[in-house]
Amino acid sequence: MVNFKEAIAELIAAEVTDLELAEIQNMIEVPQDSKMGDYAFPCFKLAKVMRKAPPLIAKNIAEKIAENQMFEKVEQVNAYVNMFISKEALVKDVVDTVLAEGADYGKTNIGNGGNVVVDFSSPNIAKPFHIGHIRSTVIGNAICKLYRALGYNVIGVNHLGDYGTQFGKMIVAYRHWGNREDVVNEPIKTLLEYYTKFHVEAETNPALEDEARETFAKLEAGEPEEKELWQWFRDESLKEFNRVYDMLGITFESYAGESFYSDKMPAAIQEMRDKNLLVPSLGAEIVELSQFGLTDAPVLKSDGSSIYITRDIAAAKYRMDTYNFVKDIYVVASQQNLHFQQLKKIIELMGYEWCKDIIHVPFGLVSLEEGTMSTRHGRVVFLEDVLNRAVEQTKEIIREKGVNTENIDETAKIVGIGAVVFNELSNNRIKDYVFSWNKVLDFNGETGPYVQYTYARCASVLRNAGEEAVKAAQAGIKAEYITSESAFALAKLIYRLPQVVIEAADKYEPSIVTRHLVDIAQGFNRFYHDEHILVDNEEEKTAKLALVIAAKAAIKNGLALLGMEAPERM
RNA sequence: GGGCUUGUGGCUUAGCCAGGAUAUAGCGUCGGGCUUCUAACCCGAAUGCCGGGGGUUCGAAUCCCUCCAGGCCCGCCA
Repeated sequence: MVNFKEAIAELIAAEVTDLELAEIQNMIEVPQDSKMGDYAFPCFKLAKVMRKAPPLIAKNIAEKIAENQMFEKVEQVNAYVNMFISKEALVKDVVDTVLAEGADYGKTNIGNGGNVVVDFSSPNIAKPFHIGHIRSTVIGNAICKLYRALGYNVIGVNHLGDYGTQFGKMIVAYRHWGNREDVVNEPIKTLLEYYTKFHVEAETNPALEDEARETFAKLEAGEPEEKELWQWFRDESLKEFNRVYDMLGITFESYAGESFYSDKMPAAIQEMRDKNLLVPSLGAEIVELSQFGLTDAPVLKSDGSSIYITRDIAAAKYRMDTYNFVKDIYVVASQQNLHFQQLKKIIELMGYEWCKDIIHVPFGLVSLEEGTMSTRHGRVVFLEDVLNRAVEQTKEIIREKGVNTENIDETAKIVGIGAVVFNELSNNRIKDYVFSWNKVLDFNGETGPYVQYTYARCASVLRNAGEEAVKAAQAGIKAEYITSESAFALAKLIYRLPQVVIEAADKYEPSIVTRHLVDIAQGFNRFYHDEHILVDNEEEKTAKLALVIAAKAAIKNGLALLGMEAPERM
């Protein structure tokens, strides 16, 4: 496709020699109101260098570039050069490109096969997979897909929280009050009960805490009894997690969690020691970071056992050795900002220049209307329940509408789960939010079902048009029939998708894609409402169908980047 | 106390990084649109001192300073 911004920048650069090409391209903007053009160039900044009034400069530029075939019209309005791209040229360019590229539309190859590690989801074993986990899981999955679309080789890592004192607690609780049968029947629920009971009992019996630490130390030392229990808890928990991952259609390239690094930590610790980074402090060993504006990081407990930052150091080294990554992305809550700053700094102090490629992608907190989520206090909403309820509600809606009851299970799954995923990816990830059943189960307005519905509408039009007509559209069109205001607006939105994908990946912000999909869907629905597509005039119908095919492909590809499917009927 | 972060119509929210023309949308409210391709849709109306104050600039929601309010984090949890 033609890069209009670039082409315009070149045209203007020929007239304005005082500025660099890149700077000019940066100044070109897309007006909020399309009545002011498809692109605009403000001339205020040029006033100083050119020593002329901005409107005069704008007038000059407008006159000079107006003849270019790319434009339908170029106007000077005050200090602005407002440019209107030839509708026919743009629409044809977009439609031809999307129809040719199909499922690849939106992809680029700027990654050139480089390895990107994405550490995401990473739940704690033996704890419930609750609504808070949706953030890392769904955002991380989308970031994986975005980077793949940019031509990177992505390694999705589920860095399971399968190690640490918590397992000491779990094992202690199981030994005191546990029952094998309960664990087998309902692993997470039962293990959570043990964990909760442990904390209740520990309040009156502090010796339990010591027992738990001791038990974890045994586990880390490889004692068979502890190890067996740990393995069992881990296996049972993973079974439950995989149910949720299956529903969400999420897979990982690696499940190397914290325990995976237990035998890799001694080398990392030794290396830090050799590099004189470890300092004894209150019985423990720390890395001093106060001179860098950070707080000191303890990396070894007084009993010699490891802490999570120790494991993260070993993990980062392992990933570099194994994958030679260009980026090592951690999709982890903003609560851990300090932790990742410390991690980066320690890697830097160890002398590794790739510390700059360690990227923490933070996100805000999810709370409940009753307050902060707390597994210990049983104040928790399970992700699986949310997904199931969304699917159930979708089924009810489909039954009410009486459409497509044949594949109701399949459709309800795509739409219900899509609604939850889309909702999660709608806002800037850094913001905190309060989980609300009403909001996730609202399927009107800027929602997943809205976008999917638009997709189904596209599919429906194409079905009604028949295979012959669709084939004709794919063979070539007369673009003059799709230059109406709403058709052109839709084409422009589809045109922007590849740039939107790049921007979203660049900022690790899937919501940029989500928002754009809503825009495309709105654009399509306006077009659909304003114009009759299946008209008698064959050439007109063919051109309009081509635009429908393009919109449908853009929506499908965009949803795929968010980890969502698109139903042909709903 | 220190650090990070958020604050935009009744509610949710885009724009802030790379400053520009009447501040983006959705929900809700009010009004309108199905004998035409799926009404989970579309159109219209009302609603904003963009947290407060100062500064930089021809121009500030956007940059700088400061204050206020919320959230998170500050050595052996993750």
